Amino acid sequence: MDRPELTDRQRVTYAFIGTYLETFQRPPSLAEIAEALGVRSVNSVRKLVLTLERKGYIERDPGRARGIRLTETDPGSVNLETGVRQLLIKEPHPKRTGRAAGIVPERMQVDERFFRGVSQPASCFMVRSGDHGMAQEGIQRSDLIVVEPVSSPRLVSTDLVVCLLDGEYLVRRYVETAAGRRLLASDRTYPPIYLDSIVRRAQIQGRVIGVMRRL
Amino acid sequence: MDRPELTDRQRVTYAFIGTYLETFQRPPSLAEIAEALGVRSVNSVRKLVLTLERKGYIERDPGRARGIRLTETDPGSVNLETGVRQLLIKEPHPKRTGRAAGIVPERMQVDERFFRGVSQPASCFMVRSGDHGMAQEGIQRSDLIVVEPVSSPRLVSTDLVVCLLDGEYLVRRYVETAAGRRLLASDRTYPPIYLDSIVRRAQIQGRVIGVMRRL
DNA sequence: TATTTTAGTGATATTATATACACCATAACG
DNA sequence: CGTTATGGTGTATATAATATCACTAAAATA
Repeated sequence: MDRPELTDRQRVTYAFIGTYLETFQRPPSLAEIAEALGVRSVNSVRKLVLTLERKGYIERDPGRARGIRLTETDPGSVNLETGVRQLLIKEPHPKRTGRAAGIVPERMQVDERFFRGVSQPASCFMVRSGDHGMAQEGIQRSDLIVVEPVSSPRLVSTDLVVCLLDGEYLVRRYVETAAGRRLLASDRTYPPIYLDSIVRRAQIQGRVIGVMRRL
Repeated sequence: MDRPELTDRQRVTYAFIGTYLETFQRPPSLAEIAEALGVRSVNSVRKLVLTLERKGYIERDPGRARGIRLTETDPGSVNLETGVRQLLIKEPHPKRTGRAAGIVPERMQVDERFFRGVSQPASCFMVRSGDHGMAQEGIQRSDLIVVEPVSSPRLVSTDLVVCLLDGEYLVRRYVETAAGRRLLASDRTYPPIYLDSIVRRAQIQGRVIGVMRRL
């Protein structure tokens, strides 16, 4: 599901289509996009839109008025009426109870706009932060972390990530230098986690999309 | 939320609009509804649609292609007993590189009389003012702004509008002259937003219905 | 019963929207 | 360097879609 990168102009166009859809419950016309972009030529917009289609960000219905739809929507998990997405809250240790015991996995409703720009919104999930390692960045133990599954080779340095270590989900900052790859807490009393170490037991879960805390 | 009863024909029409919206992410045209109902006259469909609007099941954007939206029964619904309407407080979308601002979708109860004379009360929503640009008009940063969604070509000069600019909702006055169309702050130290400029990224969200401030 | 509402046909006008084509400028690329 | 992709202007045209009118008939309603 890797889609080609967008230029700035294409990204603005794509974003506008999304926000317009949300506000007006219908796709924008080419003229409306042109107006939003501040250009006088609908043909310019048309080419942008055709490019967005070619790159897989939207789908078109040629000849139809407002014949644009977003491709990244998955009708299963999104409630179009309320605009929320239901996320599973993953538990670190498989409980002996589990689903076999008839325990319903905990879920949480998250505003769909939370996932704008996320490439795999449908596979996002939540975990609870296991420590205070990122307290300086406003993430505390038992905070709900929204995670986009991203495998470690695709991570970028300074990404905020979630790893599973010793039965706890931990939020850390991913740092890649010549010395190697490691996960750093903002609170330096927490030891770094060396990903290249032979004895590493940390498993990258993905990138942090958001944080929620119920007080 | 008590709406007048629908005839069988109206109910089928309303149901089709809903399922079409879900499937295609856009409203159906009159001709498409006609085809679904098995009638040859779009005028018949038009009258059905006008009736659905009159009865409060849908809202229209006259003259616009596919200018139909469902009245939001959850967020914008009126509790007739208490006489209040529940509005969604929209948060600006988190920027691709920026941090997420809003987490849980906030809602606020607004007296129904607040919407007297508003043509699309069910689609109204709220945002927080992002700056003090309209301080002279009594609108400050973080004030709650009640917005009626109106697309930019339908605006009238001197309308008070809300736009989305650089991830902030801003209240401005819409002015249209021979020189062009722009959004003006009451505080002239805030630069005008030129809607016809190529470099503008402002997106019109709608017309300001009201302001609320919690101290 | 008389009247209004609903549902429909069909034709036409008007606008909204998409498409097509010629052309220009600049950035990106091999 | 030439070539391609991008982003843009403008005009023209086809079509998609809405709006409006005149007319009919059955069903609901006063």
